Amino acid sequence: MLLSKSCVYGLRASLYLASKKEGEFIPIKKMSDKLEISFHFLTKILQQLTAEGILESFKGPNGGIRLNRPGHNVQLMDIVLAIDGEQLLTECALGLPGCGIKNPCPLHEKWAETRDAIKGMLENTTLTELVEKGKAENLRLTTDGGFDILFDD
Amino acid sequence: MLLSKSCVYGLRASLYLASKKEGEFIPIKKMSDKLEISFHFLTKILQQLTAEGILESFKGPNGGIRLNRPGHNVQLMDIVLAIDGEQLLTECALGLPGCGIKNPCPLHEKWAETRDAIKGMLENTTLTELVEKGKAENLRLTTDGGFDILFDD
DNA sequence: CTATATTAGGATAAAAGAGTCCAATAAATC
DNA sequence: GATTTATTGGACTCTTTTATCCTAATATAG
Ligand code: SF4
Ligand code: SF4
Repeated sequence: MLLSKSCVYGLRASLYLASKKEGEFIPIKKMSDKLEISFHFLTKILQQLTAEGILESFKGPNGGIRLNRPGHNVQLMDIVLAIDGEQLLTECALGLPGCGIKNPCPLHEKWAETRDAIKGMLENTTLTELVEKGKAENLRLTTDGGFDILFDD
Repeated sequence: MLLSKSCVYGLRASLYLASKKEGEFIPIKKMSDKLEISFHFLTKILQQLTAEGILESFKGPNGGIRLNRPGHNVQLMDIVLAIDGEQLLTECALGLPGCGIKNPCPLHEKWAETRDAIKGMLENTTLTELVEKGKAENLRLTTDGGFDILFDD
């Protein structure tokens, strides 16, 4: 698997937040309901993203979670790095430790190209971009529902 | 992680076999020593590849494992499919079940491109190709040693 | 100040992945 | 045919990932 399940959930949650009015705090409970993710598990993931400064949280009534900066300023890569770490950028097809250009394996060159493609995609894609696309075409963010289900309260 | 550890070991082992004289059976013990992979674990992985018809085994003295067809006829993808299954080709960034063009998420298009890049790389690379490159440049297939350590008995 | 809503965080449990061990089977050689 | 070399395949353990549960801390509203 390319991304851990936590990371995937983190991306979904971030997209959801980015689809909301800027500055609004969304309770985790509501997010977990909408996104069909276990509340407690999602809580942990959001804690990580909060700790990394990508999200901001607020306790108490009317509290919840929101993006800490505008969605067009958050790359998918930010979220992947916060949750899965650098794994994706440093590990490799043959899994030899200390990989790099100095002491490569025969797959190194080809793999590096592929890895760069993944990296580039994640770096060049922002939350807002995907949200706009999702809204325009009513794409899905959950198993069944279209993008619009995120908005009925 | 993109590929499971089993898959990575399977690739290393297959490359090793492809570097050997065609038709020669190599005992698993020797392979596990050379490649620094647990004998018992490697055994299980090779069993999978044998079951899939990629490798061929022979019991008893002078027995071992060898490629079932010429190395230039084995794509990396064959090995990945045999061990990790279709995961890589069917799963996705947002992990929504039943992914596809019919009911996509906002990431689908970008992700499909990236996935195709990975797929293409694995499909367009053969064992022989990597072995030749490895031999020519004495690249590594283990943590420390160059490609040549595979040949001292 | 009290009741309520909500996140924070630790402890624990279940599931999957990675790795080990051993007895059974098959082939070769003497 | 007995002995040795190897693979086969099942059972088991260890570790990491995924998921659940419970208590504490914090903020709001009345
Ligand atoms: S492709 Fe590069 S990073 Fe991957 S195992 Fe080979 S040398 Fe290491
Ligand atoms: S990108 Fe495509 S395959 Fe991946 S979750 Fe979205 S719809 Fe599914």
